[in-house]
Amino acid sequence: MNGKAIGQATIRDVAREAGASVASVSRVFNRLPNVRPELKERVEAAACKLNYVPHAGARNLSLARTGVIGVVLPDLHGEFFSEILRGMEREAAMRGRHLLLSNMHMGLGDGVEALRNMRGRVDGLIVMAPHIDPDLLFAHLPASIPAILLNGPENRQGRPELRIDNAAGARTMVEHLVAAGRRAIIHIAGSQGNIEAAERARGYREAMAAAGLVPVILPGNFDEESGHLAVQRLQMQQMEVDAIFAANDMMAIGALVALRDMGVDVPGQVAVAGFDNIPLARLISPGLTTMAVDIADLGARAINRLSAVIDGENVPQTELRYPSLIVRNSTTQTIA
Amino acid sequence: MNGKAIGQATIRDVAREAGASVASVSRVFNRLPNVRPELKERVEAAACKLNYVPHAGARNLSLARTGVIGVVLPDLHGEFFSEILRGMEREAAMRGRHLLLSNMHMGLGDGVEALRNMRGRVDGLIVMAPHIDPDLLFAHLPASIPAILLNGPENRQGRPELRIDNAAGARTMVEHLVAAGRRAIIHIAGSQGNIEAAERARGYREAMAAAGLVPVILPGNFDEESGHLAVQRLQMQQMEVDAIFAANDMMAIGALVALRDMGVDVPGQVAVAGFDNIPLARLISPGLTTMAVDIADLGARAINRLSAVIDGENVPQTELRYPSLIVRNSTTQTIA
DNA sequence: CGGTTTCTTGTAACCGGTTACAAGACGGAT
DNA sequence: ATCCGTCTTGTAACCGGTTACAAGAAACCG
Repeated sequence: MNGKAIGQATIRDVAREAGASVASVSRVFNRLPNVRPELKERVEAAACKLNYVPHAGARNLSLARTGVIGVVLPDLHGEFFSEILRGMEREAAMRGRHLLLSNMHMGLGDGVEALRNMRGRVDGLIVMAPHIDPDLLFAHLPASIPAILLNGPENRQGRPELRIDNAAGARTMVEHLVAAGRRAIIHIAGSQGNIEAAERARGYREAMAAAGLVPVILPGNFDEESGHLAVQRLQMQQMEVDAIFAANDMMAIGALVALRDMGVDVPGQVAVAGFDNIPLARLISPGLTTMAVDIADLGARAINRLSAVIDGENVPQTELRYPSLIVRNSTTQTIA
Repeated sequence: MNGKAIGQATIRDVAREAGASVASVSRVFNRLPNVRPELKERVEAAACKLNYVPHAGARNLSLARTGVIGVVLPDLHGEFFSEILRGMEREAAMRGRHLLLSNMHMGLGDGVEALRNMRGRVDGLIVMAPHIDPDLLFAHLPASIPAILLNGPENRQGRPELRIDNAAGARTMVEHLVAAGRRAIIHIAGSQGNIEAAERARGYREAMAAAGLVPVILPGNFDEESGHLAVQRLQMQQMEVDAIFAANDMMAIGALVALRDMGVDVPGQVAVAGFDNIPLARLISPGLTTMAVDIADLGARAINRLSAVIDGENVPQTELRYPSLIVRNSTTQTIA
């Protein structure tokens, strides 16, 4: 046992042990072809003996390339969060990249700071910040670091963006409800200031107007409880309702439970619809009609496009993904 | 406009622009006190003019510290995945650390390789690999990289581990059922070879023995269908049953649905209990009695302990978290 | 056998930060 | 004025890899 117990072996240690140069060791580890087999073996033996593992950080610095993609997400819950990460992770793994997580539970100032801190840590960023103006956010980000915007408002910095067409989805849902004979369709909105919530509300308003119906929007904040509360409010105000379209599934489920608790038949008396198609939507009873967004696919595409940008390819600035209507029992029984 | 449009400014550029040395610029950016205010201002002005952002990778290399924690998870779905990451992310953010994700959808060989690749990229690892022998996994990992094992079998490498006390949870549940007057309590086990499934079955057997009851264990594999099948098997064999304790909620729900389909009253004739407290458990009817694991807390503690290890503190090798009993309607009606 | 090509190998500079150490500037005490 | 201590500042080595370039060895040619 020689000394050097503390600290990992470096490439120079291996070179010394193998009686070779660092360049050769580097070549062996990078599988370059121009190394004599005999030397290669000696290097491998030395590396094995010293239990050498290359230091990724040092490699990244000299290559100016980390193989890491930074993912900046808002304070997400449940299925959406896990699915989008699943999609991203799978795609990233396929390309030999890793994901660096960074939640954005902060204001603009800290947010910008957090993004800048990513320099030298990641090759690119995927930013999802539905409550922050991307122009302000990107303005302070070095232009040299690739970034794509996920589900945000349009940006004027020329950054590529990938977005679900929330308004179109909401219109589709309203059309479905109208086709099912519903007229008094009320909307439970998502969080104030959230761009997706705003877009879904816009689609709802447009489709209601197109159908000659009067829109009614109750506030909500995307969680189950706010769906519950909205229904209680409806009851207190004795409003006429034959359909509830919540801006996401969790609120729809909250509404569903509230209606069940007060003995209202779904879909007999009131149809309920959500948005997102979380797995739970299929499992509860009645099954929840919703707009399905292939979230994992969205995540995978984000990685895909960012990789293209990182590799210097040209990508179109905006890509829209359309959600699709999933009809289940919560809206199926047509009113006479 | 001078040249240098390509590439970010480095600390040397800033030093030149400010007419100072790199050491001073470094001191300013690290908020060291011993810099004359006038010079500090000059450096800040220069940095601002060049739009300088420090390169984290370079900093990490020279500090031998990345501020990143690697999280290696199996191919998880839904709530468990998102909750554990939420807990980790919150705790990590509080400590100024980031999370590097790496899914473990691979065999042992690739797994070891993936872990070794983390050297120089992370300060430590949190590894959750319920299907892989941690001794084999850690044997090839440099001892110098801190790692803690999450919800795995015990390891003999002296690595710290953090685990849910599944056996204790199962005992608690059996005690609850016994206290409710149940005697013929059968257990539906989780997947073969899964350590958590084995531990829950062990707890069940121990508690049954302690109560002087005879244990009956049916095979299952954690999904809804296997709960269904287990109940059908019980019916075919005409076994006497007044309670079913499934190793997780999904199987309990499968059992619940099967019982309902065959007209058995729950909890009147048979009580049903699960494990995990998934969101669905609260929403179905009757509400499912289950053992709740605070998953986010588990994640936070993992980060916590790993941070302690990284900072060179001593931590106990094993820490257990106890799940808590959540009583709902599926077990509440006591038998006469 | 000299000259040219091809292949292997090593030296040293570089990536972009941090920091030990030395040197210079300044102030106070004698 | 001299000496000493304190504070500020700069130089250069270092973290652990990659790689341009040069040099040496081997092979091939006329």
